[in-house]
Amino acid sequence: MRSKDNTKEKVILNTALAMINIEGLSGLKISDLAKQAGLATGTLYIYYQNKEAIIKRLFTYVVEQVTLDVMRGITSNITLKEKIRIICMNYLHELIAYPDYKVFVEQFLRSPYSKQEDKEILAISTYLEPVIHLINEGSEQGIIKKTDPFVLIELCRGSLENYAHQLLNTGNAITDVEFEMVFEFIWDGISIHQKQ
Amino acid sequence: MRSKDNTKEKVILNTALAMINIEGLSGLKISDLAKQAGLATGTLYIYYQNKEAIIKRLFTYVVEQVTLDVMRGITSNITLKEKIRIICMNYLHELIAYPDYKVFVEQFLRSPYSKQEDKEILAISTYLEPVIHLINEGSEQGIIKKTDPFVLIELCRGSLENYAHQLLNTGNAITDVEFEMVFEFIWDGISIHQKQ
Amino acid sequence: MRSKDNTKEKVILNTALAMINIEGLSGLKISDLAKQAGLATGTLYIYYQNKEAIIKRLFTYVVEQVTLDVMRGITSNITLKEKIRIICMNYLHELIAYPDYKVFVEQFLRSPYSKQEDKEILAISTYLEPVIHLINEGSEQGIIKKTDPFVLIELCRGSLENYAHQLLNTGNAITDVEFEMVFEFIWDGISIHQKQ
Amino acid sequence: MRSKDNTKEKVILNTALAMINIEGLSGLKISDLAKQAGLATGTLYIYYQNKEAIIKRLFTYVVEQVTLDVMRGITSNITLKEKIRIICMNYLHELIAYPDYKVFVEQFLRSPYSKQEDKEILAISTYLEPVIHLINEGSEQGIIKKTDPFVLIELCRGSLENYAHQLLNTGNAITDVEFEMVFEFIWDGISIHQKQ
DNA sequence: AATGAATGAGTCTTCATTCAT
DNA sequence: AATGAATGAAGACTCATTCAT
Repeated sequence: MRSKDNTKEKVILNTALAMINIEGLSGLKISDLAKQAGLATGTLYIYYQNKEAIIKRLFTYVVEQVTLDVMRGITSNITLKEKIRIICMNYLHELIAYPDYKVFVEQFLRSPYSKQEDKEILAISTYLEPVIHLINEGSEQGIIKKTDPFVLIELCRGSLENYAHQLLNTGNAITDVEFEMVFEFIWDGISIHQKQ
Repeated sequence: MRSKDNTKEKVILNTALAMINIEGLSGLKISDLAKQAGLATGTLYIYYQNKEAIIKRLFTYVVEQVTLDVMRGITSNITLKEKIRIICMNYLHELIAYPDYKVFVEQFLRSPYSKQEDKEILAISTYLEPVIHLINEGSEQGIIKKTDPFVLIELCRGSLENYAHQLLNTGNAITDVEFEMVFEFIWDGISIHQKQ
Repeated sequence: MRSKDNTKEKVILNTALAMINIEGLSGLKISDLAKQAGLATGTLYIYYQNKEAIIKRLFTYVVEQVTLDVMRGITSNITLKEKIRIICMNYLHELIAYPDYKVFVEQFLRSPYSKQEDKEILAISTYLEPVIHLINEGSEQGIIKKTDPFVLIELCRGSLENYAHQLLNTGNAITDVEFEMVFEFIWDGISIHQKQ
Repeated sequence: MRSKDNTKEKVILNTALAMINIEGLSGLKISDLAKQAGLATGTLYIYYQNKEAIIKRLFTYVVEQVTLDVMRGITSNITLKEKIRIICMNYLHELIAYPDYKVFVEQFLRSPYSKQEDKEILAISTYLEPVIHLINEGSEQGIIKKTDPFVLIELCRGSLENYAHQLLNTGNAITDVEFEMVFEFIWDGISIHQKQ
């Protein structure tokens, strides 16, 4: 007897992600997903209990990925501003390299699948913890504005996401100069500085 | 003969908007919509050709509303910064007063309904024109950074949207102080100023 | 108060006939019929109880017409063969001038509308009586084969109908020569004669 | 895995045929057809794309059957008259054994389903070719009237069909004597002979 | 484990009929 | 009588899930 093939789970998730990016979450059909993943419909049900399970697993999968990627390259021997610049850069790269992620998460959060407040899903918000920690640190040091760190994060995230969206739409690549401009926008927005 | 009730079209749209906000665009069922709107299923088909027509009309309807509301209160005798503050405030209020709008637009743009590039729909992007004009003006006067105005708008929009999202999530109201902080973030981000 | 407009009934029937000829009996929609007839939907229901009533009335209407037209020109001072030639000619002309009639009757008889053996409708088979009378007369005189006259009539009718169908399909007009050939076919078929 | 059951296609067609004979083509409902065929609604859609596909396939199916059956027993060592007698007999038997065929074809040709001139369907008219060939042969030999063979075929077909209709209506069986009479009618109609 | 045929509940849409004006 | 907007039952079709192989 063959045992459950572990790579198949990943294949299913990645295929689902790609298809949702094209057709939308509501357009995802199990039979299409199976075909696209090179499996039979029934096989999907061996790996996941049902459609809902696939989609919820996809969410945690994506969030795990992003969390890991965003913190890549953060070491202790660099300045706070540098750390935030790296996080922003990482996140921007992530948004551009895997636009499917954002598309999916956005749709997931608006979909009936996320309304049931699964504990597993809620637990995820902890993935922001390292970032929040950084911001609090900055506030204490008088470098970053003293405000609810969640608000600041959302402001930054919004900017980066809409900027990435803009880049993807126009097909332009990120230039160092433009990224510097964006980061300046963000840093100017969150840091304490002297007005002109 | 009962005469064709002109308000019904609006009732249908508003009901649809409210329902999409709760159940998502893909969860919208014509029979539920009819019931909720106090009509028979068949009646919807008197006012709109089919489900797709309702949803597309809803999009233009929402965009029209937002465009109008956002520019409210802009007069010529105030400074550029003031104008942008008002626009931000208007948009923030809009986002909070009608969160359905953003929810719907986001879902619509990801849905199969928006893929067909209807001319009518594309024509809408012109609703940003007055804002772009303002930004260009500011750039020429050396007040606003000299960058693609679309990029700047997206950065600001992202911040406001994520901030509004945050407010809605926590249930907090906007305070003057916090709005001032947000606007400062934005203004600092787009304007030219002396670094600390 | 205006009284029921008698011409409207005819307009409804004729319009229905024309539409059935194009779209088929099953394709007939009351609202289309009303529009085409220049009336409101509701108005049809003043003149006929429901769709079924319209269609059944149409059947008796068509049968009355055909019965009248087919016997036109039959006088007592002509030979039996001549009478039958005229009847054939009349019927052929009818088939070509009003192809709607045959289309409708054929469809009606196959439709759910005719299954309920309405007495009124069954009574119609009497419209063949004069023709049967003629055939019996011919049999007694040793001119026409001694067989069930209904069988003979069906044989002739089938030939004429399929011939008319052929003419309508090709768009050709009846020529005297060809009609003579067809009538010869029929007369040869029903009359007693010497074989070659 | 259950393997795709090839007989199901036939079961669906035959069930459809029987149901159309009773309720008419326009009365055919997919859900009833499925139930009657012992299948779930969805299963029909595995074998046929949609209702239209079922009905069109039914047409080619019926025509294939009739073409085969009508030419059964035709060998080269019999006279022309004998061949035509056999064809007539075969067609008559077909009409009586499978009255559904004629009922369906008649309704199909009047229905919206046949208006789109599918090539596949048009190609079918070739099924008359062997008969036309026979008639032309007879004409050249001076046995059969020199007329458009299509016209002659339609005349004969009309007679046989109306005669079969008569038999089915009365519930009588074909007797040799009566068939001989009918064939005489036809043969007298198409052959060249001496008048009385 | 793997397959994909089979299932049937759930949707959109049509259209005969009714009814307020 | 006339109108046509409103109704809702009925029908075609989809697709998540099950099940026989």
